[in-house]
Amino acid sequence: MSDGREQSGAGELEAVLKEAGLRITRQRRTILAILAAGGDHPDALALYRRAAREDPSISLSTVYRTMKVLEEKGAIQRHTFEGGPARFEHADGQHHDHLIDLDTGEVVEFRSDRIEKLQEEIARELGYEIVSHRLELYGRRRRD
Amino acid sequence: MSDGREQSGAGELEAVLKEAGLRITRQRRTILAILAAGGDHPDALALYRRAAREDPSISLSTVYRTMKVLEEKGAIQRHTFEGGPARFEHADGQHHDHLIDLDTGEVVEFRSDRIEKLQEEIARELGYEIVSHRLELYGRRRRD
DNA sequence: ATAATAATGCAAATCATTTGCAAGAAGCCA
DNA sequence: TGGCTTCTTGCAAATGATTTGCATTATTAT
Ligand SMILES: [Mn+2]
Ligand SMILES: [Mn+2]
Ligand SMILES: [Zn+2]
Ligand SMILES: [Zn+2]
Repeated sequence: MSDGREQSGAGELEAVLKEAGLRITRQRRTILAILAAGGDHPDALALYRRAAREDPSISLSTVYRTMKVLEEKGAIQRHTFEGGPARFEHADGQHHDHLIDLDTGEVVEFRSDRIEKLQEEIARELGYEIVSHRLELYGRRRRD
Repeated sequence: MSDGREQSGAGELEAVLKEAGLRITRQRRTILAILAAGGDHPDALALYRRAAREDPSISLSTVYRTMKVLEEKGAIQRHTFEGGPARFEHADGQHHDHLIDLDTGEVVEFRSDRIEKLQEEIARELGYEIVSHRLELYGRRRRD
């Protein structure tokens, strides 16, 4: 069944916690499920609101704490697009960058191996090794 | 003397203010001079400290306010590298992107026409027109 | 079950940045 | 130069996002 590029769900996120020796609490389970189901890039508050619908006892602090621990374990990705608060996404698929629609706020994902390669080249020329990078395009739909 | 790519100084920044109908105050003059002389990417506090040496009466609020107005006029560039507070730089030269040394915090500038072109291409393919972008490489010096 | 320990909710604390407001300059014209 | 109008400033208080201390609750291994 597995084709090597699976769409991991909440189960995989739970496994990450378990392997790290962390506890799987009701609130974490809820947050992870939302994160895995989402497919979008919600900020802490949005995540909190969605989680609260499932479990009204959840707190915003827990959302933040959970994001922090998952980020440390590499299970999620944190983005800080211009202006707004941090936004998160389940880090399952392959790496990609983002284009933000300035009019609608919509986040479009894309990936360019050529750009990835060029970045490596540039870093090497400068005598560096890339640990991470951030590429964000801000634009508007062109009407033509 | 001018070769079309001049290293504009504080004078040019003052011109920006004047043309925008804004007043040239002692504190603004001080901040602009520092920004033009710097060549680096100081944050508001660093800017404030340097300015305070010239004019002890200056306030951090004024630094922030000045950065905001200069940014609106396109005279400076504001960067928000991972983690830290916003950092500023005089926007005279041509566009460039940054590589941040994770060990030293040093900011290295670079520019790649190929990457710039690729970004345009990608945006076009997605049906967008780029208004601005942000490309940051985070890495460490490779010892070899 | 129970004990040991990690996680939670809440309120208060931080950090960076912004803002209200009264006092102090700048720019402009007489 | 003086006066007037309007813009800026400094200061303190407000914001917004995120973190943290602490007492309480929940998990997990025994
Ligand atoms: Mn994404
Ligand atoms: Mn720069
Ligand atoms: Zn990338
Ligand atoms: Zn660029």
